[in-house]
Amino acid sequence: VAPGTRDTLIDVAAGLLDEGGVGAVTLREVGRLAGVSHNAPYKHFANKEALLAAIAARELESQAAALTAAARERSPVAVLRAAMHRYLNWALEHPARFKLTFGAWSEGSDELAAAANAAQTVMIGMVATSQEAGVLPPGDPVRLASLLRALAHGAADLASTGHLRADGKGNADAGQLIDDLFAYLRSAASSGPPTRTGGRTRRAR
Amino acid sequence: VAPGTRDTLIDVAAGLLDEGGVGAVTLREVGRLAGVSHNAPYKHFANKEALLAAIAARELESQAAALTAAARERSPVAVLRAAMHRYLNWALEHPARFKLTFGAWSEGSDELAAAANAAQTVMIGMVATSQEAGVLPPGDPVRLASLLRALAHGAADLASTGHLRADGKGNADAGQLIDDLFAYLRSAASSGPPTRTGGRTRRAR
DNA sequence: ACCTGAACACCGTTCAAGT
DNA sequence: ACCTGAACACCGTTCAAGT
Repeated sequence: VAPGTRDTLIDVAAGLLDEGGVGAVTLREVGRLAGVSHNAPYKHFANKEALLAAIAARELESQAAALTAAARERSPVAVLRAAMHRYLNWALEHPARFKLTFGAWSEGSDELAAAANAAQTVMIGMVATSQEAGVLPPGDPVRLASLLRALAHGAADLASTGHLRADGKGNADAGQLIDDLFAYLRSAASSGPPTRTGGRTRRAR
Repeated sequence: VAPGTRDTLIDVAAGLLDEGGVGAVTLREVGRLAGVSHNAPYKHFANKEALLAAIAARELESQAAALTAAARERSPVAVLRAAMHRYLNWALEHPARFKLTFGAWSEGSDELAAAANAAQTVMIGMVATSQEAGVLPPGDPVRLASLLRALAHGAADLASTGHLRADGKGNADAGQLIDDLFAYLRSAASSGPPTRTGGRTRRAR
């Protein structure tokens, strides 16, 4: 099933993105490598930004698919941890795609929002299951899932741009940070009876 | 003391960056607003990227200065928490500067590395003091400081690009995530005797 | 030491056509 | 429905001068 010009354009653009960053993906070069004229892309995308958004959407969908596929494994915490490590590896192996995916689309394209929502819903479910198992502390699962996502994203972003090895000697590995967080959360989960309501954390809902 | 052309150029470029993003800062417009020719900037910066790096360096220095200034306050944890909230607010109020500051400079400019190092050294010191006070769990302070930094950065980046309110109803506030992390860490710190060496976390050093 | 004006190569986008 | 070629406005960068 011949890929179709549209998918070819996205493939070519993603390749240019990987090689030379977002600055290297130019509509003229995309058209040239795809074997069409330099403005044929305008028949498939409204403009350059729309082409870039299509790359981001494809990345996000692939990410969400990998997450749901991994959900049939061991314990939900193990799946969560593996998902965060996969997220980190994705950022390290394809830094330009990672930067692009979480870049421009503040006003953008329902595809992106849908894919992001799907992934997050799966994550929230796994967090809730882990809380019931007593291996994550109680509280609003949405909020706790956001905490996990924020750490994974921050570690991935800092690591992919080299901002995590700022000290002289030992470099803090991004993967360690993920494991450390889970260890702290597990420790916090078993520090007090899960049913108590007062104190250190406001309960949502 | 008249600002000097170089500083004027940086000011103008930062203004354009705030208004229209990195795409809006063009050497020609910078020159026009600064009252010089469209290529006078080349007498002060090697190229456009160098001008952008100068903005990033100024932001990072101001950030480091604010951190060291705040270090003369209450408890070190309070200072740490306040610093992370300030980091978050900076990202929300100046998203383009935030994105730029942690963007391109993988090979770059000693100013940036120096400013980043200074800020992190201060953070590590406060973490170590907090650990001795028993309000943060023991372990390598560099590693724990990286964890805090990664969460602050991830929450700030996701929040500044609107990726934290992906669910339908309640939006997870980025500031809450910071407070949550400190609560979990405090809970983990008091869950076991600080001196025990085995188990959940490998000790560094 | 700092600035200017012209010039070059390149890019995003548009438009009038072509099949 | 999809593609092409010419054209326009804009940008980063360079160069030969000017003071």
